[in-house]
Amino acid sequence: DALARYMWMNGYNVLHPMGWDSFGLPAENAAIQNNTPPREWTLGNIAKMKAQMKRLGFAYDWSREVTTCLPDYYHWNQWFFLKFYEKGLAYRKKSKVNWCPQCATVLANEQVLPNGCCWRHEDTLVEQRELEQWFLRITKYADELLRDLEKLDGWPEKVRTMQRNWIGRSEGALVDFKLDYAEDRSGFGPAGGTISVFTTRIDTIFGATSVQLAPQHPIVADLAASNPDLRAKVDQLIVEQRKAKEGGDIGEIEKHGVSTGRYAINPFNGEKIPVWVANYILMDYGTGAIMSVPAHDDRDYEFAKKYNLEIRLVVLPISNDPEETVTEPRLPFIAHEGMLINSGRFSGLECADAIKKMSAYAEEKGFGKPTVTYRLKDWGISRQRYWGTPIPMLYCEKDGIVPVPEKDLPVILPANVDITLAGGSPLGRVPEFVNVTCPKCGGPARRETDTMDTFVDSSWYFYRYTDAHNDHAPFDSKTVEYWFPIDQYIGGVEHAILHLIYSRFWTKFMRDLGLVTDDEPVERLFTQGMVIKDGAKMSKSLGNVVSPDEMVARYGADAARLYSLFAAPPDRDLDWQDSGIEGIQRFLGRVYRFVTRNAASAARAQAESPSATPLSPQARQIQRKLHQTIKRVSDDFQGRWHFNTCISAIMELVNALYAYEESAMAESQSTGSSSAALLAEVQHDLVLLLAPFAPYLAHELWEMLGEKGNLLKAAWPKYDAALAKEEELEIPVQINGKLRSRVTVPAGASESFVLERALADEKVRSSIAGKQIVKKIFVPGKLVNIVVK
RNA sequence: GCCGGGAUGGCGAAAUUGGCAGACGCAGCGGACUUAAAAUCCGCAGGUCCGAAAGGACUGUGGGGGUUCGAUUCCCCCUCCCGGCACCA
Repeated sequence: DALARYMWMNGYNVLHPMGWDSFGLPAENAAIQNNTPPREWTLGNIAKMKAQMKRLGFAYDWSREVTTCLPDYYHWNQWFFLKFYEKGLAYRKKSKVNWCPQCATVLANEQVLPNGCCWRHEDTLVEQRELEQWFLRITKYADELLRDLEKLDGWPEKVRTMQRNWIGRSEGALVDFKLDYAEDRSGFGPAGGTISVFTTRIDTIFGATSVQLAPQHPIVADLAASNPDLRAKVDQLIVEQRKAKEGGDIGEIEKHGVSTGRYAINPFNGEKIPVWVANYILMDYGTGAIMSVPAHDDRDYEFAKKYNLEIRLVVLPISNDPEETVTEPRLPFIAHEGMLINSGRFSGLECADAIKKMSAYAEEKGFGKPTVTYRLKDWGISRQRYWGTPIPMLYCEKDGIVPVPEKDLPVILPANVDITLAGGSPLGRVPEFVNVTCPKCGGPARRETDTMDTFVDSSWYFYRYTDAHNDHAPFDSKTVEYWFPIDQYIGGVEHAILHLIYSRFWTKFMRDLGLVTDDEPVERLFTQGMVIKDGAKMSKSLGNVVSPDEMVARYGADAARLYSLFAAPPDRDLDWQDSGIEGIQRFLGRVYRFVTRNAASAARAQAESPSATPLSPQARQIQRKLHQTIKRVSDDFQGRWHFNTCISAIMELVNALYAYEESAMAESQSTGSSSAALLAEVQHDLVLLLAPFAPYLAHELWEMLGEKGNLLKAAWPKYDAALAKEEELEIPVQINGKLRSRVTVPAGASESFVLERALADEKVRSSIAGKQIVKKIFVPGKLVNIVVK
């Protein structure tokens, strides 16, 4: 808000909106707990929070307010969903999904914590369930999402790295290993007789001495179907893997495996190698199957040592010294800088070259191909909960999946629904919602009863701010063109992956629809720190919250605003201390008292014509301080946003003004007309400098100074470099780098002048007495250092 | 293990390009005002040591080393804290 106010005062047209991301599980759960319908509960909270925001003096443009849980907004979620479906980017798939038993709904991968627990229930383990789900094909944009991170140089490196890791692009190859009984498939299930393996090191394939499958791999199920003993052992591996995920240290799982007793054929050399099942192979990465090359991978090495599998060297290090060849490198030898041996026709190639040639060869022969895998998965958006956007799809016995026609949007979320956690989607229990006629055949159809993930709501809301009341489109593209991309987005790091990757995806999709011209929605991103109180993040769940109402009641809105900016720079966490805000309150009192007791004389001085009398040295000093302060505050708004030091600077100015008043009184100087005019200027500029931070006080004082009109339209004070310049400087004098004295010289004094003064200084003379001057260092305006021996 | 960020008085912090470490504020101490208190105003204040005091000496930005006339700032090594990722094949 301070920044927006500053920009306004500098003549910019600022879009400074606020809205309510108000669908979702937390709201629904709270509503259930409070035995209130979610809509009522949510709108009630919005009203409360809006009042709090207004009380805090946020200059939001409420005419642009967006509320995602109201039909005029979620209408367009549904519209976008139809567009995704039209373009083949929304699809329905039966799949294993993350299921939180507490939320009683599916979670996106992004909503499962690294320890396998729910993001909302940090001690509830997420289960896997097979369900029909709607997915958005975010993976279509995986490469672009990754590539365009390079363009986002206004984003913190940290966020870009997190997104890069999340997308997790990995170049490699798929290679098919046929099971040795592939010719005779009798008795084997639908998975067939081929194991497709993903590897980034196809160059080491001649060193593969086993194939390792994830315990959940479909072929394992086939093999174990007729083998209860194997089934039991595999189940044990699954349990171990679950436990490790639960403990959050899958990386440190003790490797276990079991041989299936079967063999697979390495297509490169026709060799039969054993097929194992291992607890360290993850079904949700790559193909859930690997070729194990113990000599060139440390995990495979560890496993092979444990189970006594063959370790075969196929890459030798390339030595810097051509005379020397290392024939027995320390195992496992993982580096890519090597040369192939024991690899048939590929022996002698360097690794990088071999990777290209061997994957091309596999493709040519039809048993593999170069491929890229991603950690990023398609976005599952179905939620079996009530409080969300209804998915605008119908199921007709005759026509199958039928989208709701655009003209029938929005599909309104029915009110008065019995929400319980049991029995699947609550909407499924509302017959008048579920039972519809198929728009294609006129026969009976059922509505989709799942709702959309809330992250859908937040993926494009910022575009809606430009045109919040449009009822025939999500927004007008021309209007968007004027405002977008967003110059400055501000939010917590907790949005680094989820929200900010979905938003980027949505923007790229809207671009491909021709709705927007942006590749990226946000030009500059600023990640704020959190508010810490009593050593913990301030949060509703921990109960260490200072409510804004309480704050405003006790200290006033301005003090609360100023303190939250003063306590730490905004990119750092902020340690909330009640005693700190009291100090700010005192400061505001000092400002108020100063301006009020001088307001009358200032007004008078303004009315009179300024006299030509030169300013007293003290008054000149105040003038200088004022201009220095204007510079410091302005610079920070344009640069680092370290508002804590801006506020310090204003405090210093006020302290100087108090000292000036006192000295003027002590010397019983009658304030001449030029001094009075200066005072008037100082008061005006002081009020303007405070306006972005403390708008209430600033407006009050602004009127007291006889000014009229909105402070947001008042011009930000200009600083005058000539007036800000010091006339005299105190230059520190160091001897051998240690401070020994200071000399006062006119600003811009020459080297010889300053050195002469320094060497004439009493303390300096005694310090260097009897020593030899080796070197004299003069940094203009900064210091003098005399090196002696 | 990998990738970010961080460590400065009793506390929140500042030092923007290698140039006076601790601005500003909190808490503290002293003084003024007051019958008194609150509020307000003024002043002191990194640590250790010397000195009655004025003042002075040494030391000090997580630890160790280096570059430099000079390092909170640059380089190397290490410790701890916070966040993210992690048998990703």
